[in-house]
Amino acid sequence: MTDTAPNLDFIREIIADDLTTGKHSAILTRFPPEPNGYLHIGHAKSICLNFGISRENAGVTGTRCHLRFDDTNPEKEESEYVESIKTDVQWLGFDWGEHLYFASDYFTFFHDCAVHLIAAGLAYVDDDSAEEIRAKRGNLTTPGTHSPRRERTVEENLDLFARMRAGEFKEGECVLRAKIDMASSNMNLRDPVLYRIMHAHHHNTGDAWCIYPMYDFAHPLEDALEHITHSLCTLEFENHRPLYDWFIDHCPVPSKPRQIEFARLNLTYTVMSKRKLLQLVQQGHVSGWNDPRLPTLSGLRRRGYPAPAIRDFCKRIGLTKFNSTTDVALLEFEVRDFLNPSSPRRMAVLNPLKVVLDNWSAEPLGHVPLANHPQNPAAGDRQVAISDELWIERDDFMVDPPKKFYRLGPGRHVRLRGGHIIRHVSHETDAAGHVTLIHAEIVPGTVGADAPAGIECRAAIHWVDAATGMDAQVRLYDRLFTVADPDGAPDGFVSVLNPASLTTVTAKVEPALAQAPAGFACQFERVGYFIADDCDHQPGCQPVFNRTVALKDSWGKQAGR
RNA sequence: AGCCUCAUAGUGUAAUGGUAACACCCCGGAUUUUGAUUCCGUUAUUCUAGGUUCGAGCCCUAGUGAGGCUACCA
Repeated sequence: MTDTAPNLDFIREIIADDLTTGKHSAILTRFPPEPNGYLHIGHAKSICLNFGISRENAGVTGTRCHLRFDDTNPEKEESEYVESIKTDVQWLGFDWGEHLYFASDYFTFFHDCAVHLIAAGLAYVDDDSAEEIRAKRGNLTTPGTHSPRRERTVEENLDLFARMRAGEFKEGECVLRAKIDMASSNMNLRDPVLYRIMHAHHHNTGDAWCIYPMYDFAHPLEDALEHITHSLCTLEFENHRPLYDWFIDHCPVPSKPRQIEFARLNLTYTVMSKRKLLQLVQQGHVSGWNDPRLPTLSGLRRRGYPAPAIRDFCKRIGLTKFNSTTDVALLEFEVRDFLNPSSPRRMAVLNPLKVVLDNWSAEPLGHVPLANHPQNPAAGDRQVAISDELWIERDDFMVDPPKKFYRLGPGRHVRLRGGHIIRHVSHETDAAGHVTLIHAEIVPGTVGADAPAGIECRAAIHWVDAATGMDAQVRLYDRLFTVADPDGAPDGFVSVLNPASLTTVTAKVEPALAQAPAGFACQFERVGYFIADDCDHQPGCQPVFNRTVALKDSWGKQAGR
């Protein structure tokens, strides 16, 4: 896409202001994933935002973007996820440099801040159970009631908290809570839990801790400690901002970050919830987090989606506080837009029908040159073998062609792409009436030349030489991803994935396509192009753009599907 | 029910009190040895009602609708 973005979104506007007014001399942002799953296209929006802001202000000394793992819940987090997240952020094209952090590296600091709050009379140890705490929190319209432990002395709380940390209590026996306002209309301010006891092994800190901080407490402290200036998060944290600010105001932190919320990405036909994606993986409905049907970055990568196209997409969708659902067609457009100018073309036949050229001896050629890219002569030509027996697409021949069908039919002419114009002579059918073979004749002198006067030929079709063409596994995709929301599938995920959205067929392809690197597979998208499986992992394996397009409804059913 | 946030073509976003625009999608046309690409074109937009103002998509009030909040998740 063009880089002309004349208007700043509301966040970039705030940042520009903070820079011009001198509020900040440098901009520090961060991408803070919890390592509890793989990154998906929704995370790409946040990554492109945070790292993008850093990149856009690269001229401002000190501006940078941190990658920080928000790993405060050992029950959900794994090192495998840490590694995949690093891989995906890099693949997307961003670099955190030296600034890789773990919230778990700050556990001592969080602890000290908690002690500070206790000492200031702003936090207390509560023995209430989770159920009691919930019950006493009140509800949306009625205020909560105070825990009997709310007025414990500072000394008592200090002692209790030390014993919590020392492991003297079992999980759930007590928690540390902030003393704020049990009558607040904002539920987050009704004495939120700061620390809970978890005798769990942490992927980073091992068994060093048995108390773990809650997100609301840890996150502002993490931001402040790293001198983050703008803490960008999604809309569901809006109601948490007063609490975020409360911790910043009452803890001994070295800076004052500002939380700003934006709407998360929703895509049509796409399951984006990490919880649901995890379920799809764990229940074996997909082959893994990088299943090409998934909207994970690793799935998209495997599917052949180029990282720049995803970045362009993130730029294109804008940034607001409005809960919207972006049409997945916009993503597909960016992919095509990126692939089209550079991807070399190849021919392939998915559903083969044999054509015998009866008068081949009239102009027998060994091979014909085909341009690798129709608009880019610099991409060069390749020699494609041709002979008197070819495969063409079954959909490219119709016994009784409707109006506006310009391909092969009884007595009709059609162009073999890069080769001759041929004319249908006859065809054979089996007992069921299915066409099994076509006899045709070449029109001599039409390779690289226009159709002679009197011959109507409006289309050029893909073909593969039967003698030298090769079989290749081709992935057939319908559209993107999953096709329904799991919530709409009471019986689990069975109906979530359209089985037809990922099928493998053996296609006839020209040797130049079959000779792609090992591990290569072709994908046939609804919009009509091949892209290479894992092409970003394999040097020399380039996306191969475009077979025939999906044929229009105007004359019949869409080809491919 | 209370509090917070949001509302601009079908979709996603611009317009910073001064002529409502761009992209995608859809549809139509031209070119085309990929029914692709490219090019041109059509349709369609400020949630409602008041108010402020010479002038309101923008400011104010009320209503309507949507999302969020009652984890020892993030």
